[in-house]
Amino acid sequence: MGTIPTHQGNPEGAASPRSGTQSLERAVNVLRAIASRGRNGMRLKEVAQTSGLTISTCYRMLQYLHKEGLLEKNERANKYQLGPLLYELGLLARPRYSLSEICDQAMHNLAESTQDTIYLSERSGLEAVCTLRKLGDYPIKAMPLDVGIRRPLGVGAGGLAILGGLDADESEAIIHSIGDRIENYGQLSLPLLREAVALTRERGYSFMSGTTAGTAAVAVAFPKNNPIGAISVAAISGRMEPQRQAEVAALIHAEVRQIEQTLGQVRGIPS
Amino acid sequence: MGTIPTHQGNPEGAASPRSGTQSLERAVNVLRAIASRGRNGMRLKEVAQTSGLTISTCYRMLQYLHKEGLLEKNERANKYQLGPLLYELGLLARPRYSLSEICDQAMHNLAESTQDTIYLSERSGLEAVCTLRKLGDYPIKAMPLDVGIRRPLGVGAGGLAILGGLDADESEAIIHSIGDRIENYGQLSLPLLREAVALTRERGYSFMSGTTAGTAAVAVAFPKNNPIGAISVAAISGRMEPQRQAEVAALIHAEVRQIEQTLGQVRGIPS
DNA sequence: GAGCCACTCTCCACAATATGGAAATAAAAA
DNA sequence: TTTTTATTTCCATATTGTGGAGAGTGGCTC
Repeated sequence: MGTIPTHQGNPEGAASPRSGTQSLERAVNVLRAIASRGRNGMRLKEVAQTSGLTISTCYRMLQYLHKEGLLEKNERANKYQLGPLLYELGLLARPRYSLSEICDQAMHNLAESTQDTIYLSERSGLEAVCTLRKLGDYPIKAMPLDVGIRRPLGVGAGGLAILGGLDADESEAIIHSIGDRIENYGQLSLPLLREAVALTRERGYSFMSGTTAGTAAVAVAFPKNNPIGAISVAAISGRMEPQRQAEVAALIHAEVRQIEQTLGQVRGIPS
Repeated sequence: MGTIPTHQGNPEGAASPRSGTQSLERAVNVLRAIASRGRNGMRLKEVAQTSGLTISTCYRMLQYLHKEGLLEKNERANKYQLGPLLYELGLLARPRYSLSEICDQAMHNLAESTQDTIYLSERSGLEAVCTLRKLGDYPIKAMPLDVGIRRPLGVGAGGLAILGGLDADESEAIIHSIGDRIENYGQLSLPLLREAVALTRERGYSFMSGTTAGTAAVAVAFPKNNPIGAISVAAISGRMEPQRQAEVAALIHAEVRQIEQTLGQVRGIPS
């Protein structure tokens, strides 16, 4: 648009509330963006496009984040990915009772009974983070998600299940605020997403296919209201016909019931 | 000094090179400072003192970092510690071949043979990070370090061993640049540290006591030149008389030899 | 190998942003 | 209670982050 350029990165004109931390905010968003690509890494230009910042600004930031070890740089491909300092800081930030620990056995069981790939997704604000993965025995594996990858809630079966478990107004607010991001994933769109959420509510489990071409997944969120996580089973599309979807969902439900009990006991432990 | 106040936070007057990332730099330093306290957390005022920033600046930063989930806040004690977003990002940043994995067995062996607490320290710039811990059977445990905690190289036996393995000039440069931080740890001082480094070189292992009162530790760094990590054995001071120091050092050396071989093989794996 | 295109890096004038002092509020200690 | 110490809010100021323009670099096609 032909307006006079301004530093105010707020195209909505909604007089930004003067946070005092703009540059930090931008950096954190960049880190999250890079995290959404998993181990693939992102190039300078991609980062700029995704974050909406100018290339100069990103360049400066990436350079510094790299120097500090927050990012790692693949010099050959000029790609940046999360770096060793984040790993080290993560060691200290590990929660005392992690969902991964609680869900480990259940997911192991599911990997055995379904032979497919099992994921644990945890909610983190407007996104879902994959925090654990178990591989089944089936020779053709659906394995698109790295552990640690983060995507908007509603992209992927796990996030969709979580979205379906939230209050209608919260869920709608989230869908609204991630609207512009979901078009980057498969052939997803806002109307489709709303429909999928409704269907998820109705059935008590989510189904999603094609976020990664040729794969499909079924997921169940927990606890029932205001879920914090979801377990999903992913396979090649051919192994996820409607009938099997329901079967798999039942298997997950059974395990999730156990997990919900454990969660109930853990609650109230002093931090 | 009665000079006119200036924003330039560079008291040396050494015309700062205009990084373009001052605020980010400050935030990362704050995160590292908080990480150096392990799971204890830090209060606003402490953060300000440690980082040398004003309270207002820290207040704004901590507030935002908390909101983002990079920090967690203990509302009761007003203490901040590393938060869930760091844990999540850390999942993705986990290196393919981690030292922890490579050293796991060796440390297990040492925990059995010495009955004491075994630590793995990895070098990260000017600091050493504890990335793995194994507990021995001895009923009185020396367990002051959380996994993930970071301290300047030279504080603690692990960091001291690494320092001793570096080239004399690099080691001296590091000692120089962390000089003002080490006085926070035990009764350490620059002259004492230099002496300890010299002794470490001579003996091939480091010994340090009193960083945490009543405990002592012995460590060996690897690989021999330009070490990237160290394994240390920590116990109550009474179990670390000179003779046992040497015995324990020999035990660690034996394990470290194995690890160095593995490291040699791993080298050259494409990233 | 020459020419093109896309991406990465450098530089710098500008004003938007982070800054830190001071004062108000809250919470401990005496 | 009063005193002390820590946290939070506010705001004028100049430092700092910003982004445009252009030079460098490397990977293509022809």
